[in-house]
Amino acid sequence: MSSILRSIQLRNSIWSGFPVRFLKQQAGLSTVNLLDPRSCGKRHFTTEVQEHGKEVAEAATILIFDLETTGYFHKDHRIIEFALCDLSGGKNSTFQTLINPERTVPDHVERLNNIGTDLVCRPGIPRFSDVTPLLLAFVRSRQAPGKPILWVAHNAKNFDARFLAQEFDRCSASLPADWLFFDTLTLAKKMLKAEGKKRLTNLEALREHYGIHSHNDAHRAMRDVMILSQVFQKMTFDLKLTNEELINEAMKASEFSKSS
DNA sequence: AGTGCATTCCTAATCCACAA
DNA sequence: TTGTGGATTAGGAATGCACT
Repeated sequence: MSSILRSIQLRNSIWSGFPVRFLKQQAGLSTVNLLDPRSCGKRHFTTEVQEHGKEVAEAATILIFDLETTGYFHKDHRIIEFALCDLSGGKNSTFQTLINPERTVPDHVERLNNIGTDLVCRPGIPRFSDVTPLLLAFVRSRQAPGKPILWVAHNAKNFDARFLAQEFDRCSASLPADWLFFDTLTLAKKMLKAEGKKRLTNLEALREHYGIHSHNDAHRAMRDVMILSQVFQKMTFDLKLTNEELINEAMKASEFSKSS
């Protein structure tokens, strides 16, 4: 495939707050023959989540993320959609892309999120190995000097972080050492335990608990990222968690390396 | 549909008080 | 001192829940 075609496909497939030209420069890739970013009608800019996270974000760059995959187990399945949102908000604060898993998407997964084999297993959809350098460039562009990246996901410990680490392994890459992972599912369970209450701790239950409105019922990565962004801020506010406590409770990227 | 974590439940072991 | 019964504790098994 020609580099020009590949660039166009990447631009059309990755919905990022940043122009792909910028990301490719950051990733050390050629920017020749890219179309004017302003001509790309599919790009999404998200600035909904802003001021709330600024205080927390001072100690680290906080990236809320979510994955859609072909199944549950990271060793047997692949990522089909990736979305993240920088909690500090502002322009260019989101990154979202479908990912070609190079395998079929089971029917029960397609019914859940409307992402089927036909949608992701086609030439225009980047593989994870294509996305990796752009993702790294995006993260670097959001990272404050000397501060870690705090990745936040619901069930990160057992699901999202493991899948991310597995995909990096498949690319013969490793997660950067200054990436930390924070699990909001663990936090939700601690919160309920402290309250002495019993209720469900899945993301939908937390969304309803906090009265967060969702415009879309489909189970998609960016939708869940936007919900989790609000849930995370409300939970950390309720629990009066400090920046240091969040970072101290986070898991290091090395905990999700090849052995996991 | 698979896996891992946290919680709950059950059983066995241990400890202590009391009576013979 | 010894035996018994109740209370407590520890550990393993089972269960529930979270994620797509």
